[in-house]
Amino acid sequence: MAIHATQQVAALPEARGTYATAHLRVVERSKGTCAACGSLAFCMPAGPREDDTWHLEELVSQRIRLRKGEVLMRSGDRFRSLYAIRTGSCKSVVTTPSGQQQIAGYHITGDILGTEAIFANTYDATVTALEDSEFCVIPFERMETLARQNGDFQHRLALLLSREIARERRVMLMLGTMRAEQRLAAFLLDLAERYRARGYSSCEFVLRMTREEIGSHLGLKLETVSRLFSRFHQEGLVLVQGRELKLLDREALRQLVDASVQ
Amino acid sequence: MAIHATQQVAALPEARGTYATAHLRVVERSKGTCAACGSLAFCMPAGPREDDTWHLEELVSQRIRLRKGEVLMRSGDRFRSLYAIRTGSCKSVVTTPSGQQQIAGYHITGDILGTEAIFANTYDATVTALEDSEFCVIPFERMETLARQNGDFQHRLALLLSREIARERRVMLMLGTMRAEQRLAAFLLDLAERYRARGYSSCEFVLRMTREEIGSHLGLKLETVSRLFSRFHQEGLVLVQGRELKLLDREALRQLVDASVQ
DNA sequence: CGTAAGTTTGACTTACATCAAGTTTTGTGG
DNA sequence: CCACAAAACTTGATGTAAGTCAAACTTACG
Repeated sequence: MAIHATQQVAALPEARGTYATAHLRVVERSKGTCAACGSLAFCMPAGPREDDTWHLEELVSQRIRLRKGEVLMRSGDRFRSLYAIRTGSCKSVVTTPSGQQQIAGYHITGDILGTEAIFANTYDATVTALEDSEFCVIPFERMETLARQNGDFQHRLALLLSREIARERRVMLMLGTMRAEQRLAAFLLDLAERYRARGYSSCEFVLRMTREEIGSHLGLKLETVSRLFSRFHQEGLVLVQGRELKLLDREALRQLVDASVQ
Repeated sequence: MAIHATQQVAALPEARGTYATAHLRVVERSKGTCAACGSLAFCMPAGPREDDTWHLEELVSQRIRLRKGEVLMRSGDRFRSLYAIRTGSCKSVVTTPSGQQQIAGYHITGDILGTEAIFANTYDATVTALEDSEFCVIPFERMETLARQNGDFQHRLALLLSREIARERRVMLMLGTMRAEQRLAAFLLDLAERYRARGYSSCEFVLRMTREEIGSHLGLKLETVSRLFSRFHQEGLVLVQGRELKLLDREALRQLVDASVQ
């Protein structure tokens, strides 16, 4: 059942690192089918289908390629489609009434974006590519049409939304109960697990976020994140080299997370 | 479009205050229809329907009455149904691997429970009644069957799940970025808004949770919650009398929430 | 190769937690 | 109804994890 995607890291033109405005969005149709896409199982939960009556790629109206720093959607944009990450990664940023920003999510290959917008009919986060990335655009209207015709697909849609609810609840739990070191450890383990589930190396990966962004995601300041990385490194839990990361002692990390705050 | 439910506070037998075990669950069919239920619009989002081809009460397999302290579902229970709160309120408690508990939600009339379980097929929170309450049991299989037959209902189901995602994201934002006083102010304003939307008084209500439970929900300790209530009281923002609460200066509360942490 | 962005580390501050009484409220049983 | 115990709440004194401020160092990019 494991997926053996070739771990090809974005054979796309070099990032410019400049923050692009919307009109610079690079939009183009690209060839690949869903069957060939390693992230299939994640953008549609519950594994491969038995029936053959529908095909995921019929749902994908287009694919969008973004360079690092370019924006996929903005908070407040009218909702029309969900987006699946085909390759690459991105962050979603939400803004409080007071103008404060928080990284609500760090998304990688196979994640689905935009589910929060079905209800309000507008996206509530601004999603920015953290490296050159490719996204599948899935018009929600098409999904609903297909769901009406096909019970299996309808169920998968519900699974997808429910999975998101469960995931956010775990983040809530983390923010509400854990101390700084536990948060970082939990974040790293979760990330490793997500990479593992997608067939990538689960003990060695590149963080695509800055210390500040990681901090924002975990409710911490960048200095705290930096100090924690240093400490984990000293203690032999991880090997940190800038944004390159190698998990050395997952068991210890897990114990850290599980340790009661007494 | 406002709903004018008679604000009848649970004409049920007096609570005993003892924590009941599962086998004591008071389960009985009760008469009321969905049309007569003020919380209709909340358990099914997007207002009244145009068509008349389906009826919500067909979905409700039974109604469950619980006394204060009794348990509706336990974390790990097999998922079969969503639950709508007809009257009363409850808390959902999640447990970390380390055994720490957090109040993941404080739910009132019209809220829907169990959406996180569709994916994992087990509930991940233990839901306990905070006062004598009544719940509608909605077998999820029935919902999927109806959704297959009826596009309007299918859309409402998606709305319902999406609304939950958006709501949790707001809580995440709160836990990740706000300071203690802002969290409490945001909690009170959110609660007031939910009461208002359901046709209840939005400036005067009874908290059904202890200081400790409120603290757990907001990622704070009970002493901090208590001190904050005292301070808000002194500053004339609210009137606190044990668990009875009256919002006096919502504008000030709102400014508190919106104030940047600089 | 130089500038800007990102990171590390140290010294100091602070918001909230913890510990500890004492008070009030709630619920039960006489 | 009152009495009593347990639970819930308040308030003060003190501790500490993480934030803030600041400076030096490293890496990325044009």
